[in-house]
Amino acid sequence: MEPSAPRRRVTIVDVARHAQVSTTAVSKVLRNAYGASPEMRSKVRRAIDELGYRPHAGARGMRGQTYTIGVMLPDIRNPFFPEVLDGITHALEDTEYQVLLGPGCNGEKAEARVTEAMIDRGMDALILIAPVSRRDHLESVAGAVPTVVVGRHGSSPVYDTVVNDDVEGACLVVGHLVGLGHRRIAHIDHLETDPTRLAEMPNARRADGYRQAMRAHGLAASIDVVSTSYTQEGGYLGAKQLLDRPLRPTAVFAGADVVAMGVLEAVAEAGLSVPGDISVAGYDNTAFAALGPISLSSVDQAGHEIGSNAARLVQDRIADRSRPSVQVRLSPALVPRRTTGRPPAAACDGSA
Amino acid sequence: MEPSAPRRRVTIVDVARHAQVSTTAVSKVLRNAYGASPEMRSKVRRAIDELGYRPHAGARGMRGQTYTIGVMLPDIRNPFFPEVLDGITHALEDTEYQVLLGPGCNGEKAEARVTEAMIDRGMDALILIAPVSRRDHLESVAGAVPTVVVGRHGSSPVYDTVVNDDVEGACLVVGHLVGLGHRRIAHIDHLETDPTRLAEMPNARRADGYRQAMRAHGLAASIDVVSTSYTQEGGYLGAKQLLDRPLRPTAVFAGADVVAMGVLEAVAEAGLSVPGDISVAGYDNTAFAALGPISLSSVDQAGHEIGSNAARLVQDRIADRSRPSVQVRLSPALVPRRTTGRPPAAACDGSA
DNA sequence: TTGAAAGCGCTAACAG
DNA sequence: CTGTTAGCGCTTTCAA
Repeated sequence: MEPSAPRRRVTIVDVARHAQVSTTAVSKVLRNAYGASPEMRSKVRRAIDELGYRPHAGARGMRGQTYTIGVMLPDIRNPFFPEVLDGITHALEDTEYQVLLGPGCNGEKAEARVTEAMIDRGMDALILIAPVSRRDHLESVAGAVPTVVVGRHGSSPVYDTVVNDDVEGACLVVGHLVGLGHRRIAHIDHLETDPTRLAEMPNARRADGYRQAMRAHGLAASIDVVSTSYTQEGGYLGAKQLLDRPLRPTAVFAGADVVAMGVLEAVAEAGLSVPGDISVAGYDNTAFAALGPISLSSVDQAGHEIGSNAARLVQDRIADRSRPSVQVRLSPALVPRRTTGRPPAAACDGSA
Repeated sequence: MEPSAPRRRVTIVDVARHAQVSTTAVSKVLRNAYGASPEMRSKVRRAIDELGYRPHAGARGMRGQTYTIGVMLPDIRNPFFPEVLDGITHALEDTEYQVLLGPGCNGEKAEARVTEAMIDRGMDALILIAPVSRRDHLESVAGAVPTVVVGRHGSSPVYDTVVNDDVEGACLVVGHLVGLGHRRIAHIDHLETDPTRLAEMPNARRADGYRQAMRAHGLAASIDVVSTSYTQEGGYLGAKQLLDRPLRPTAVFAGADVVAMGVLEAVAEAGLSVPGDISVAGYDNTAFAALGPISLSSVDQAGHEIGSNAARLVQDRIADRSRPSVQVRLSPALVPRRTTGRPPAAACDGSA
């Protein structure tokens, strides 16, 4: 037995014939549109069930909608994104919409390819998660199809946004560390040069929040930011630099959990203990932060909420494309764990 | 400025008019089809560039292909899948095909929804990664669209498969532990009751491999399998049981890295050290297994190869639907790290 | 080699 | 409330 010739799909014409009605009638029932009597509806529904009919989304898309929402993720490996995705799919699972994901894209070119592919496939709306593309590209996408941008600050009249308050999150971390008695608190940031991104990307906001909080606590003189990248390696390299300082920081606030992992690696390599010799905090509260052997203090962004908000906004905008754009900002929460503690006694006079 | 009325898309008609040719000619150029002179081709290509034309995949799908390949992932959180996905997208990135992912599906119902959605959207082929659906559903999917099933043993005439040799992988782990001097080696499996899945799912094969290897090393009497689930919690609960044994195992082979994480958690909680008191090995060689503070011994499945093979098979089958089905099996490799070591001296007489 | 014309499956506009 | 008709943007005959 070899793969049989693909049997012809059941179409709306088959259903119409089987139910003894017009294709228009079937179409109306499919879309719950106005203008079909109850008995007509039930007759059509029965035919649909009997024939096992499912509409062809591509064909629907030629005139109306495809009932498909595209979600673009920058990096599948970042364990924060699944949370957001769950929030989206969960909010959409009782609707007719189907979510499809673009595969991990690194960089503007890959993002452009994926967004274009989604537009070309007639998706009804797009949710872009932490895109790195320039603002004008995002706006051109939003011009073609209803778009919600997640995890990027700065608003646009053409797309809606959902963000986490990264400044507040950073303040929470600094406050927590100061409360434990730390004064020499360093921060590892993702190096950013592009001016728009510097204003809109979460990493820049976290660094800002760090600086603000340090000043607010009277620690302006101790501000110490190392810019590497939001990767494990970036954390490792950043920590190396910090550990070489003549006056070593007693705490490191890594801009992301992955970064914190790299920091922990470097700290272990230097023969120092956490949090005995140095405290480490991350951001994102990813699944592995909670893992027993790691137990990383972090900041929870409520990824699920972010996702469900994005799903709501996207549906609202499909319903009314000319509605003014909406910005949703969610508050993060500190999740203290075992990598943060009181600074070593000897360090207390550091800034005294 | 509110979202402007979406400007009309450039269509093949616009291109044809601009290049002063027929739409048929444009279509031929798009598909590199036979029957267009070089000068015609260049004329059309120029028009395409000048107008920024991109074909509408949905419309193409009505007669021909959509140039879209659907990939279904069971669980986005499992860090093994991104590897496979990378292999797929990398192999496909220089082709006209675009990869779209179905969101994480747990269970047969969610899988059915996603596969149907992909078929309804006219995808040219599907790659199903570690699906849990019953065999007949997989075959019905494969009957509708070219399909490659990844990570599931057992062959079918209607779909191609790519698997890792899970039996061999399990043998590698047991051999490694035996070589270090372990005899009481326990295994944590994913509980499986469905008979097809018991024969086809990787977890069952790993458990089989474990048993085979134990017997081959003359350790049949020490075979000890706990069945929980392939999650961190499953590992935690399984380890709890194992640590309560009157004669505690000196090594635990967890069926997956996530499971091993749960084991490490339980072991830490019990105040035992790894590998001093107990060795732990995982399977999948996921990114966090390599993390410094964890450094988990594991088995590498060459996810990237698996993905590129799947991509190749899928293209071959699009080209020839009636070709006999192909099974690809790849060999795993052991990656020893710091969670496995010699058993504690006191335990050596355990089986003497 | 070229292009006119007929659909693919569906929805929108309109007439009965 | 119902059905007829004309497309959506593309590919595929098939004639020229």
